Amino acid sequence: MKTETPEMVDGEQLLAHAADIEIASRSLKAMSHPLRLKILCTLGSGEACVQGIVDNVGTSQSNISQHLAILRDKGILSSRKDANKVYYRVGDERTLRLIGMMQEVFCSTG
Amino acid sequence: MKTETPEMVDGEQLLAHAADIEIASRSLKAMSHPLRLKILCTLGSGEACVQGIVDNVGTSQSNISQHLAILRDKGILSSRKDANKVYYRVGDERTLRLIGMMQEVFCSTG
DNA sequence: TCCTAATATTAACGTTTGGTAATACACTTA
DNA sequence: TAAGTGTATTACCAAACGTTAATATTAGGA
Repeated sequence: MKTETPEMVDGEQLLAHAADIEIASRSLKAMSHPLRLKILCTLGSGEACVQGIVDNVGTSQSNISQHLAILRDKGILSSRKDANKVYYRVGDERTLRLIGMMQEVFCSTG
Repeated sequence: MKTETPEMVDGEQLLAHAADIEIASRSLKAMSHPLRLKILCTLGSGEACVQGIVDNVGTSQSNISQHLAILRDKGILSSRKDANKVYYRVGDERTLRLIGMMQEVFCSTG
């Protein structure tokens, strides 16, 4: 009555390997918050300091800083410090490609 | 000392419009759960009945059904009923494109 | 050193999410 | 109609998430 043995199921499919699924969903989750997505779009392939991001995205400094931490901790953003400012950029190549793709898919101007 | 006037900021950027940001983040969120992503990858551009998805993805029928409902309610999946089975497919063109893109970006086999 | 700007961290709290288990509903066949 | 698949829904609970407000940290200039 069974259709397949569970261990044998995922032969060849999109994102077949469990590891790929995990990694992909982690990245998607990181991008799936409106503020974080806006941060990523603000950065694009360039960089910006925290205050610049705050001005652009429009919420409190504390809130932005926490979202930046999430993106940084997941390896999506990297940062450098110059004097007393911290500059963030999209340090993950895959995410950078995803952002471009998202634009193609979701922006009318695409 | 200000960097920009808040209202003038988001002139021309990636995903510039707030509406685009909202739509995109909603879709990303729907895809960002490992099981849901696996469901989407299982479907690919084809269709499958609930039991087939359960076998393929590997969790309880109840759990799958709930995730299917989430994807359906967000307009990502559509379904048709044949006899007492329900067949799901990716009914949203944008999501379909995203899945392909995800594969390119995250799959070693891409 | 004291003051200020820039950024990060923490605590507290309400909200949302996700899973399990049980049950309901729909359709088919005998 | 009774029994048996296939699918959806509900209730409950724990865990994760997100915001605010307050505070800490780090660096630069007077």
